[in-house]
Amino acid sequence: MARPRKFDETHALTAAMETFWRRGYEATSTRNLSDSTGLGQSSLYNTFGDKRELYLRALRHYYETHTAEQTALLDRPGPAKDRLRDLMVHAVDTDLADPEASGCFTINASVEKADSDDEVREEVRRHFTTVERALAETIARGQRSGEISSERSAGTLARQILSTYYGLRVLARIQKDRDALLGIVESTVSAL
Amino acid sequence: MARPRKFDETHALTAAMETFWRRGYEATSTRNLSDSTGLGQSSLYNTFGDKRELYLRALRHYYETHTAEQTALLDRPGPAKDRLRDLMVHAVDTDLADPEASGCFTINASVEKADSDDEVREEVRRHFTTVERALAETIARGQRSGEISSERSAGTLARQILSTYYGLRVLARIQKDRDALLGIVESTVSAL
DNA sequence: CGTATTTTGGAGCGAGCGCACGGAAACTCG
DNA sequence: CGAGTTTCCGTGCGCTCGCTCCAAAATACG
Repeated sequence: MARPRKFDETHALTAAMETFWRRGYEATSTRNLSDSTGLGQSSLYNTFGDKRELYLRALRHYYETHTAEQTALLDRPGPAKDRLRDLMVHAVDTDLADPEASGCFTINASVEKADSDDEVREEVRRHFTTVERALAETIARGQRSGEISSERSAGTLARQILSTYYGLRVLARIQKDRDALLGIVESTVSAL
Repeated sequence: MARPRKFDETHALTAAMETFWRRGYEATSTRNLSDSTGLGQSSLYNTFGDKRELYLRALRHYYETHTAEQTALLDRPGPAKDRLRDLMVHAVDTDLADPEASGCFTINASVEKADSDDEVREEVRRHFTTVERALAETIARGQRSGEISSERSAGTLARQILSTYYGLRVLARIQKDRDALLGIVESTVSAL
């Protein structure tokens, strides 16, 4: 009934997400987005709305892919501590392997835009809450099996791990010594 | 021998620091800096060089004031765990009391600009290293007094606390529940 | 095949960006 | 008090920003 699109929306969204992730919101121009997605300006605006809306879409796309990948690591079978260690070691290796050192998009968004944009803040909160809940479930499972002490509540421990985990991802931006980062992971896991 | 300045350089630098801290590098325009410092554009450029140099000056000024304040909290007398708790509780209360929710300038800089600017990265590294070293000294003191187990090295524990501490400051941008944040602090301190 | 509908690419809009410049102003010192 | 020096303020340059618009292109349908 009309001229068909010659691009795949998900591919374009993924490209835009990577650009925002790597460069941040303010440092990314609509020309940058046009280049990385391969779409013309008019196609970008026609498909995704303005720059801010595309950023929100990108953040939600990150949730569905990368945040989901993180919780998937926790949901796998096996000892709870192994699952927690996997999550953190995976983050360390991902961050160190990235030549652009983009870190975690959620954290980046939380630092750059969550203060000034309510919708970004709510989206970031959703990411944080999802990871925290997955951590709490994993820890509760470890407590039921006796692997983890029940002295502190699963909720408190989950928030503690979440905090260490996010701190780790901030540190990994500067500290490239893998052994030092893995030392943090081991120390954290073994303290449970 | 010439016309004297009618502004105080440190005051201007403090104002510029607060603006960069609150808004980030990219979102801050030279007009914003002119407004917040009260200096005209030419005075700004004459005194501090260009925008990037002023940002670096602002980051160094943060080191001399706020990073120094953090390590000062650790250097005070008293039980090591109390010092560590003070540091983190102070950060929580500072972050929650700030209506702008600016967080920690060092972390903000590390997320927004450390990847793309070598000098920013080195400056951020200096902040991280200073806090880590102060943490290690405090922990070593606690280990000598028997207050903290010597099972893990002071260096490893310092990095673990650093990680949790920075994660806490990221979480505090979204999570405004003081009790939840203090729960993380207590759980972290008591696990030592 | 003609018409309606949507997408595409590119030119370009007003605004704001970082930064530079030049003359007036405010001091010190001979 | 005049000469020399530095700071101050306003203007504006060249550029890029986010975004819009329009005609050409590509399909579906009668």
